[in-house]
Formats: sequence, structure tokens, C-alpha cells
Amino acid sequence: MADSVSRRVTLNDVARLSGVSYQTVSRVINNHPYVAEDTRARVLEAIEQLDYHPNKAAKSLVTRRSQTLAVITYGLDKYGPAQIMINVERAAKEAGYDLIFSNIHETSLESMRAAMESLEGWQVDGILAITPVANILCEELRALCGSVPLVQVDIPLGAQVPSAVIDQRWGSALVTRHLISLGHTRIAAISGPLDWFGAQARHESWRETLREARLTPVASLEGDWTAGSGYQAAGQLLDRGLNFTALVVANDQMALGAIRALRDRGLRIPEDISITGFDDIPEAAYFDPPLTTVRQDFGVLGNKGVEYLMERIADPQAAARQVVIRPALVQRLSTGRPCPERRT
Amino acid sequence: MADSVSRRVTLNDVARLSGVSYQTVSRVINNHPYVAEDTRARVLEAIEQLDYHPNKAAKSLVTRRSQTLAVITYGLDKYGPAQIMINVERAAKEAGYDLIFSNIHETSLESMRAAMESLEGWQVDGILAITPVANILCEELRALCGSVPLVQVDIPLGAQVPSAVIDQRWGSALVTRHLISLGHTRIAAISGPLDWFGAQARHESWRETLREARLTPVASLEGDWTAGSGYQAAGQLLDRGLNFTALVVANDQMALGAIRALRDRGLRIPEDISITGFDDIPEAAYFDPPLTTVRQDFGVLGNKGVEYLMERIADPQAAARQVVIRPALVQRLSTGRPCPERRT
DNA sequence: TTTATCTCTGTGAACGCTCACAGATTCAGG
DNA sequence: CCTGAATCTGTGAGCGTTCACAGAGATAAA
Repeated sequence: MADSVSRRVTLNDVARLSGVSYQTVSRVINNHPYVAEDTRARVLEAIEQLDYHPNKAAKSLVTRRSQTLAVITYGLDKYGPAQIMINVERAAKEAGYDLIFSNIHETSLESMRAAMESLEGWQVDGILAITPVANILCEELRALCGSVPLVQVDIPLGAQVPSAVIDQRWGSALVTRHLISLGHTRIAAISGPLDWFGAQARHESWRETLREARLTPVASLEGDWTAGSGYQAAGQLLDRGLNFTALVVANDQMALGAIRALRDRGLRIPEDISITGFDDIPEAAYFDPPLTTVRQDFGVLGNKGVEYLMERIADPQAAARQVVIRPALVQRLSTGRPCPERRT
Repeated sequence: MADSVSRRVTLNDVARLSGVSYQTVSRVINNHPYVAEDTRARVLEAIEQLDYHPNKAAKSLVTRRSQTLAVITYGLDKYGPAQIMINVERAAKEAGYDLIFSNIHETSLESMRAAMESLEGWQVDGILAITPVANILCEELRALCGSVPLVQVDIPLGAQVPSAVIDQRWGSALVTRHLISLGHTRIAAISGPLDWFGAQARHESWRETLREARLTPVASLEGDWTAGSGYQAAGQLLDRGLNFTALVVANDQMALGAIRALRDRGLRIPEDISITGFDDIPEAAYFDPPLTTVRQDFGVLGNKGVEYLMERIADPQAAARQVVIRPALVQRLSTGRPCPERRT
């Protein structure tokens, strides 16, 4: 129980109570060797009794490190970044680091700079940036970080900077090939906002996979990750009178919207149109029909990111590498063989 | 651009470059009066030139405050807490506070204590706890916080501690009355985990609202907020051969699962059974059918919480109060009048 | 002119901790 | 018994700030 009003308890208070010097108390706290067992015990007891907690500011001031990681995120209201964030927090705590946290609301360099500004003074030991958007330029970010180790999560595959990513191209190829193997030849798409790396990768990979199979993409529209935008995009695709039997949607929420749009027009899924999502949010299995999608393991991503950041803190000179995680196809009931005959 | 290897830039470096004393530089930084305009300009230029950033550890050490808020959350993987978190971050940043952040993974006192432990040394100016679960006892938390101002978010309505809450009882009454006014008399429920305050409040309010209308609750089952649990619960309700025309579900995800369960058994919504959710997640409007639910404004909740915390930091002695936000009914297509005749 | 007040600037000390060093024991080996 | 190492403990200094104070120059009032 912390004293309510009084001065904070310091090293000296503990020292006085246990009858040793402040230095000895410091040694006990930091588990230095060469402290007699009974001394240690006495000090520990005093610490307990006074409810002493080392002042991190003071420690950080002299050691020039803070046992603190900064997490910078963008798009925390989206499923992916939020999941990553949660897992990063867990991993960081387990590694004994505190977290100071900053979400960026616009993708401007300015707001990025503002976020960094607030970290500059904290002497953070490392920075983990969840920057899934293209125009938060990696280079700028690296410059802003100066010599503080930085690991980026959710950036393009193949980027030559320390990072942890999910191979989105792979995931997109997975669903697209799945549809092709079912016999679909006329495949449309709804992409995410194309300034997101992931959206871009999924989109390009969709195109390429079709090309490899000597198929021409029917059409694609850009959504903003929300169910509403998926609804609209699917509606437009249909309104244009386009003829397709499968729809590759860049995330599960938009797929939900798209499903509704198709239903509204009396189309059956998957009999008339097969539909796929991306992410495998927990609800996807309960869509109607259950959604065939791509599972991304954000937990692993967060862990790997932190793990790698630790590595870089320990050895900042080590060559940059990229930790890559592969997503997996989750086959459910929203995809099926195309019907020989079709509607309108 | 931060120097890569070199020592950190300090007050003294700036002082030397601009030809004044460190104290004057300090004055400039903190906008003290009584600094000559040209001196101020020179200092600012030097700061710019050296890319100087005040060391927050040093500042915090001497001022005994850190311009930092701690956020403690539970259940960050759930929609509500996550939304609150995002908005708290935004509000805190706008108020010029940094955020140090800790998510709790179990509801034990132990893990609560561990989270606090990591804050003890930071000299945070205030703590904002998102603690939607019953057995994270408020009292324990208050004790752990000592004299640091604490505001709790998402705790029971009426709690005599500084807090910001959404009136969940009100929301639950809203949907229940909505169903009653449509003519439903046999109403079942799927609650959230009853160790969550919100789940409990929604549940009790459901019961009471029925009682007030002289109706008997048909039955209720407890879910865990996930679509999967909603699916299961709804299935069980049906398997028991219970006769009900409306189902009040404690959140939107479980409602999604419940909808599927009903559909799987050939029931139509709302013709056979009306169903309601809670939260109004962005996807709810795209469920099939679009979900009648209760909108909670987590944005406002986060803002109010931070705002109130500021107030308490400024005046820790002020009487505790509770900021209450009322949710609103969002009427969509998952509810309708009960059919006179019914199935099985 | 003198004195009081306002403006501006600088000097010591302190915040709570760790580091480098040095002193004091103990214990073994010659 | 002396020497050297290992073990244990204490002292000074400094990390980068701000605070309290004091001093100096300018301006206004007497």
C-alpha cells in the first residue's frame, strides 16, 4: 500500500532502514553478485516494508536506457493493426519492457513527426512501428528514429529494412488459385485502399495469379476495408452488368458487405457467385454462408516483431532481415464450383 | 536528423552554441516570461540546429511529474475496450500527455498487481483503467494506485468512484422495450460473460424490463462475446424446445452467431424470431438481416474519461463523480412484429 | 540623483539513481 | 606470517533537468 501523501520512498530510505549504504541497496535491486546473503535479505525486507519502487526516470537518466519500447501504429481501428498491437504488448511485457504508445491518425509525414517528437525525449530502447500504409515512407521513419533500433511490422515483402511481415501475396494467390481450381474463369475483385501495402500486394498478386493461369481479370474496385464499402463496390460491379462467377474481396468485413449486396440482388452464394475474404476474423465462420478466407496469424507476427527488435537492441549492427510469415487458406462455404448456366 | 552515434544533445550543448546559460535555455523551452526576444530566437535556432529534445527522464526526475498517463486495459481484443482505448489515446495526445500502456490478460489480482508494478516507477500523472470485469476489484485497484489520480472507464453505473460509463441498463431496456412494443411476449436472451459489468447490467435490465411489463423471461444463456458462443447458445435455446419469438443478444458478434444458428434450423428473421444485438459494430448494418442494436459511443466515452482524469489531476481532492453516457437504439431489420401463428 | 521596481540572466543545489573506484574484510597458498 | 585474490561494502561523481536564489542592467518614480 503506497503512502498517500508523503514523499516518495527512495534508495536512501531503504538504505537507512536496513543499515547499509545506498549503493548496497542498488546492488540488491539489480541482482549484482557480491552481496552477502543476510545483507540481501535485510535489504529486501526493508524494500518490502517501505513498498519501495525504483524510480525509472532516475535510472533511465543515468543508464541512458529505459527498458521501454515505443509502439507506433496506424489504423488501430482496423482488425489487423489492432491484433498486432495486442500481441506486441504481450510480447514486450514478457520480455520485461514497458510500452509507450502512439497511434497516428493521418498518414502525413507531419503527424508521423509529431508522434516521434513525443518519443524523442523518452530514451526508448527500441521502436516498433506498425505502418501498413505506403505513404508513411520507411525512409523518413528511419531518419526520424536516428540511431534507435527500429523494426517495422506490416510493410512490403522484400523491403530491405528490419521488419516482420505476412506474405500477403501468397495469401492472395492462395484464394485466387483456389477459385481457379474450382473452375472459375471470370473473377472480379474488391481491393482495400491501395495506399495500404497489404491491399496493394493482395491486389497485384490477384492479377498475377490470374495471368499465370491465362485468365483476364474481370474488374476490380477499391474499397476502404469497411463492410459498407464492400457493399457499395459489389453493387457497382453488378450494376455494370459484368459477368463474373467469383469475387475476391480483400478483407472479411468488405466481404460481408459484398455478400449482402449480392443477396439483395437475388444472387446465391456460392451457387451464383463464389466469394472470398481475407484475415479470417473470428466472425467469418459465422457469416452466411461461412466465409472462405485467408488466415493471418497476427499473434505470431507480433511476437516475431518484438523478438526481432530485441535482437536488434542487443546488436544494432546486425544485417537487416525480414521475418516472413505465411498465411493459410481457410476453406468454408462461400466458394464452390461455378454453375454451367448463369443468370442475367 | 538525429546524430547517429554521438552523445545525446543536452541543455548545455544548446546553451554553449547560443552563448547563454543552461538556465536560459530551460526558460525558453518552458516558455517562461522574462526572456529577451532576441535571446529566445537565438536559443530556438540553436535547438533547431542541434535537433535538441529535452530529456523527459531528467525533467520528470526533478519535477516529480511526467506528462504521462497510464492506461490499463482488460479485454483489448474485444470491440468495446479496443474502441475506448483508441479514443483515450487520441484524447490524451491532444491534451499533451504521453501514454504508457498495459493490457491485462487475466482478471486475477496478481496480474493487476503486475501491471501496476510496471507503472510504479514511472511517476505517471494519472491512471485510466478500462476495467469492464467484475473481479478486478475497484477497491484493490484504488489501493494499488495510491495517491495517483485514477479514473475508471466501463464500470458499474452508480459506482461511487471517479469514472466514465455508458448506461448499459438503459441500452438493454431500450431494445427490450422495443421488442415488447412490437408485441413480443416470449423473449429469450443470450448474455455476455456475467463477470463483465456490462453483461450483468444488460442482463439484469433485460429481466427488469420484462418484469415491469409483466412478462416472464423465457430463458437466458451465457456466451463469451464471440460469434461462436452466440451460435451455440442460440442452438441450445432451440434444442430445448423453448417457445420464444424474440432473442435479446448482449453484443453484435454473438447476435451474428445466433442468426446463423436460427437460420440453420430454418427459422426466418424477423418473421419467426426477432433478434437484437448490442454495440452497433460497423458491420452490424450489413448482417443478414441488418441488425437492430444499441449504439454505444465509445469515442465520447474515451474523451470524457480523459477529460475527467485531467480534472482530477488538476484537483485530486474534488468529489468523485461519474460521467454517464446514454446509448441509443438503432432500429434495423432483424426485429419485427411476431407472427400470430408459429412453428413447431 | 537616489531608490524602488521591472526585466533579464546566471549560479548553486537537488531530483534518485548507477558507475568507477577504493577500502575493508576474509580465505587460501607460499 | 605475508601476499594475492576473492568477497563484500562504502564514497564521490555525474546523468540532464528544474527550482530557489541572487545579481545586473534598464526603466520608472521620488
